[in-house]
Amino acid sequence: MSPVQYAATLPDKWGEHVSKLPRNKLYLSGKCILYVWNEPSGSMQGTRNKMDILYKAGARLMTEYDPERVTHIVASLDTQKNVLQMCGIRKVTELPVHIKTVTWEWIVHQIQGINHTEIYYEPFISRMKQVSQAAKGEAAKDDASSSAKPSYLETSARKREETDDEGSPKKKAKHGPGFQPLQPPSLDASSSSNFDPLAEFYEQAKLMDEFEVEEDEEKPQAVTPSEASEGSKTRWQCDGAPVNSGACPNQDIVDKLLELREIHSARQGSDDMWRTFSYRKSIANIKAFPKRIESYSDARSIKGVGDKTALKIMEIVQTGELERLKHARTDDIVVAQLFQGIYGVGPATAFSWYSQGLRTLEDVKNGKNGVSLSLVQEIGLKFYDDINDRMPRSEAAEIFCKIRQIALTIDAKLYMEIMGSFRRGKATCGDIDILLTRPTDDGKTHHDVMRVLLRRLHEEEILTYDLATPDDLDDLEATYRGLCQVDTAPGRRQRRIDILSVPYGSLGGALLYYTFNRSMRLKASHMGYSLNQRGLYKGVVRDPRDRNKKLSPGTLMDGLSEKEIFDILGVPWQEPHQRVRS
DNA sequence: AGGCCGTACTG
DNA sequence: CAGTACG
DNA sequence: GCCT
Repeated sequence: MSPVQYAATLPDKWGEHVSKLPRNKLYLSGKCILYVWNEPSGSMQGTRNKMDILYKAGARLMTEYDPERVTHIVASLDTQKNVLQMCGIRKVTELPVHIKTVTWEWIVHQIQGINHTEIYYEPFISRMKQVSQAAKGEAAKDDASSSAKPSYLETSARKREETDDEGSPKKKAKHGPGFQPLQPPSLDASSSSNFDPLAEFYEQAKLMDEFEVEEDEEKPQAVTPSEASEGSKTRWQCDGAPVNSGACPNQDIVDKLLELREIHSARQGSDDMWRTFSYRKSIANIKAFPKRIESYSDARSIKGVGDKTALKIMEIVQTGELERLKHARTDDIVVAQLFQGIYGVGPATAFSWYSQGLRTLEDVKNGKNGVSLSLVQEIGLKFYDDINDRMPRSEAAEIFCKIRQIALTIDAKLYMEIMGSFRRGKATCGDIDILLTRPTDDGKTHHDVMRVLLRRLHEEEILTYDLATPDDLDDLEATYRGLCQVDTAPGRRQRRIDILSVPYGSLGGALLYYTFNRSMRLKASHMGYSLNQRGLYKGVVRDPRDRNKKLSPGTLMDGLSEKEIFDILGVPWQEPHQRVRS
């Protein structure tokens, strides 16, 4: 069955289901989406899954290009040819501006309910320029009229459509005979179904939240007592074991323990360091505990919770308070926490300053009692709030787009990806995290790109302050940390940015490492592999008495894709933001 | 009693 | 080398 | 802090 034929079966297959969904779950309602597939006939399961998802999210799934109706085209660089073919055009820039080309990633984010600008998901650089210029031109006039618009790009694109200036391919609709868009079933806002096929998206999103705050190790176990005995095999979080959903029944406990953890982490000394580490683990597992903790043994059944923590939990359960917290938040701790908000200041520096009599950021700024700051700390202090605040996702996207454009003028074959919380679909980002590499099939590398790029970005005043520059700028693997700004207006907020380059063969490993990471690394290590930012190593030999000691580092399996690493580790494939399992 | 993630940059 | 940051 |  061809994709087009398959698409025709969707109403029968899902129509009833979709009609029962509440309106607010139809994330793509009103959008007419042309999905461009790119799969050798035979393996079109991926295409079908994606069509299912689009349809179930309320989209009108188009199977042919109709410039009057299509609002979005889901495409990628790989499918560019197919796009041109399906639309009967020669260049993607011939597409009318009001039709947005987006990657599959964008769809996933819509379904996760994350609102963001579309431009980052623009797969075609030439269109990206078109659209971003259009957006900029209109943004100024736009303020008053736009209130609850999805994104400024959407707004401007619509306006642009009215005054349609440039030669958009004329609407000689090239419908084949019998063509018609697939209509989603009519909505019934009042009814809702129990079974939400998109639930997994939420679960995944939540799961990533856990990662953000915390979490490693095996899947938090000790689920319900009944379930606890069955299955002797270890379950790994990355295997996609079901995750506790809904509100946490032990939130009060978690909050109190979090406070305690913050206190320990503000202190200096290795004792507190490990205590902090320990709290991390136990708190993550308590969060995942499915029912209210009622007894000491309940508490002890949770992994990472020992005698001490269990007693604290009991105190909280019984009295609602934790006596310890009242005495622990002493002056030195509070001040140390304040000081550690300065980038480059950790426990040691913070307490050293405290013991020298400093108490406020003013004291620090004035160099009271002769304390001096490192260059990095100077910057950290100057932009204390900027660095600690998060930025809206759209701003991260905007900065990334600018940087990508500049980078591509240095070398058009560069591969760049924005990582970190952005890639995981968060609505706000603590920093911008850019991965950079370049395919080597033509014998070239990105060895000199970092040097040139950093210079250009400084010239453009996108990069403003360096926090750490790579030891060797010509190395294929290099890390840059600094501050950047979205434009040069005075008083513009400074944002944290990291740019790191990796050898092309490490791309898969790096992508994984910077998004998924912890639990998968652990699984790797138990399977006799080792996973770090360079990739997957096989043949790792560990001391049988002490698993932590590596006797042999193993050999790097170079050039694996993300997918291949998943396969080797036996982890079901999940798209970058952890979602569609296919 | 001793491990608890591994790596890179600063000074 | 210790301290710090980060995923 | 917890775990082995």
